[in-house]
Amino acid sequence: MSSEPRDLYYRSQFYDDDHHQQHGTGSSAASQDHQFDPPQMSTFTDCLNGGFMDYNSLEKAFGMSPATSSEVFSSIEGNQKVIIGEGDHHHLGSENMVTQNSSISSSSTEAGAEEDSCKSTKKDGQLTGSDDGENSKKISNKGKKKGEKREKEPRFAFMTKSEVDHLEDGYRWRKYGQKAVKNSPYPRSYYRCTTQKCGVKKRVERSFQDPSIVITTYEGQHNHPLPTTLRGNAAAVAAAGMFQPSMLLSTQMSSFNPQEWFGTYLPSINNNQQGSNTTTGAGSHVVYPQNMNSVDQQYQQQLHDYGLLQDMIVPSMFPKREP
DNA sequence: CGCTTTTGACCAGCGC
DNA sequence: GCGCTGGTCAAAAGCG
Repeated sequence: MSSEPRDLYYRSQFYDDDHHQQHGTGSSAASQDHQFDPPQMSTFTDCLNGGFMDYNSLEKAFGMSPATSSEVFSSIEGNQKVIIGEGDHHHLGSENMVTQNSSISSSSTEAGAEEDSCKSTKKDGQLTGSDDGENSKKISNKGKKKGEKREKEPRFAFMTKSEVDHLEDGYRWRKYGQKAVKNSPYPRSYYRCTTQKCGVKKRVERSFQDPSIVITTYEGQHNHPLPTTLRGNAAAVAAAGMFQPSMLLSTQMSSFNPQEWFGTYLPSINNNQQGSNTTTGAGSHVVYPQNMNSVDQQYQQQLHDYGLLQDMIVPSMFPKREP
């Protein structure tokens, strides 16, 4: 499979350490709703439930063994960058990278991520407040306390090679905004989970350097089971943890084994966190395989430009889905 | 008819 | 303080 990287989805996940532990129980609760048995499936969906699952549990779920490869660490600009040299990851090809971070300083993107809790308040205020349009909007925005740091939601993102912007993940989303992205001809779309009381959001944008790459960032934690009534095969996709057999069949990736993939990468991340004290919120963590090629570095740089590097990025390989 | 998408306006945060 | 940018709101339009 590694011989055909171009036919694979790039999938990365951004992960917030600060919420990693705080929401650990939440993820396990969410996992109870999974309707499938294979551990790697439920665990992967846990990721979709907000990306706050514990690597340890993940490792267990996947039957992971400790990292099988060497790891090299370095740091950049106050944020720690973890570089992994993974000797036995050749089966994955060269397109692998993982970044992770805990707290980020002050990029606008980060600020946006931190707005969530407040935005909820803001929205609530609007819903319960005045109904006279402009005033309502203005008043609602005053609900935010100045100087009060917003609580950062756990984030979990994917870089996916796909011609479809909005990838089905099993949940129902409602688009609530679209903005032009600076230095990019492609807009960024904002989606919110349509389930009541579920504040999970996600952003979808296309890479300006490689339009075939879609960057999807999840924010928050689903507090409900996967919807059972979905259009198309979304539920099936979700139930399969997005490793739907039909998807695999559509590509040359039939031999792709997600368990193997996660087992290969996440233990390394886990070890990095525990061994290097990188989960203290000091900065972002970036994990690069030694054999990361220039294309990966390009995506990495782009993510950095997007301010997304504060979270964890796990590239995975997905087959292209037919529109 | 209900839900979703589109889109212009608004606001907060940040840098200068 | 001002301008820029990201994120969100909500009315209107679109869709099944």
